[in-house]
Amino acid sequence: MIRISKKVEYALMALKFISDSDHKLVTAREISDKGNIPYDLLSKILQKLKNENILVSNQGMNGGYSLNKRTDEIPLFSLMTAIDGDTAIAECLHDNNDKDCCMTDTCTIKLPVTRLQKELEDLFKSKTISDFV
Amino acid sequence: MIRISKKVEYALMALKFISDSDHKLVTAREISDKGNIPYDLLSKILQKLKNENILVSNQGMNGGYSLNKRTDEIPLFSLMTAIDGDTAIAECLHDNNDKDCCMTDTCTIKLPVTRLQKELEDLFKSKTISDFV
DNA sequence: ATATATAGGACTATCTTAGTCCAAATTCAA
DNA sequence: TTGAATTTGGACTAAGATAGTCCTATATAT
Repeated sequence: MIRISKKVEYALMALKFISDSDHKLVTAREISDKGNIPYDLLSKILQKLKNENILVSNQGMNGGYSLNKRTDEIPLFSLMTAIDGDTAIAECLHDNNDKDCCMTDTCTIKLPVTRLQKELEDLFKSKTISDFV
Repeated sequence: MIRISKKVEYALMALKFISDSDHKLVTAREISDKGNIPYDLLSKILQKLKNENILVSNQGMNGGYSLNKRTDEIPLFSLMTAIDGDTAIAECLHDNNDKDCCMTDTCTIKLPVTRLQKELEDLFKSKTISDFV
């Protein structure tokens, strides 16, 4: 089953919310309340987006988050890797594959799966957050 | 993290193996041995492919599996749904969504996510097993 | 009969994802 | 300078999905 994680869904909802409150700082609490998103989980997600420079944050009272880029400058792919780490559609395609994959010799489908991986990546790179807000 | 399941990988390897042994029946045991695939797990997978009329099977001694269609007549999408069941990239897009999804009101991204889902499906439908053998 | 197959239910183990809890650190403002 | 509101971030738990195993039944060629 191929799916985007709930965290990415939450991230999209959060980015839409932030994008809609043009340039005013919004807090994790606000987004959580309005969007019915578990607060603690959302906090982690926003932190990751901040660490990837998708958001900027202000700590302390009256703090909050705001966008650091235009939504059309944020590829969906960046969001996904920011939140879920590097994506590989098949186990054998991970960076450290050669060590771990005991099937290096017998795996007959590596090449075409790699091609598919590339096409999926391209699809996710071609979408930006502006497609979701 | 978006990924195809190990079962689908195994299925692709099995189909390649069967396709390569042109028209001779091949047994689950053979495929398992040659491909380093857990026998019991593989058996289940082959059964599912048979139930979807992707393979035909002969029980009993000298039995085994063979292809029921040309590889270019089997979309990757069919394989995936045969093995992993219906795919929806986001939880809220499942068939029984309206009942279960408590966010029907607050979910702000359903439409664009649905569009993305469609595009992914189209991609998987456009690929056939012939791309993997 | 018996060995070799598929068929399939039930179970377990392992991994991933989702979610929670707690304790800082930061900042504004009274 | 205290306190409330906020982000930061580590550690943990719960729930669910995936992968894998075990066992028994059924079919069939020889």
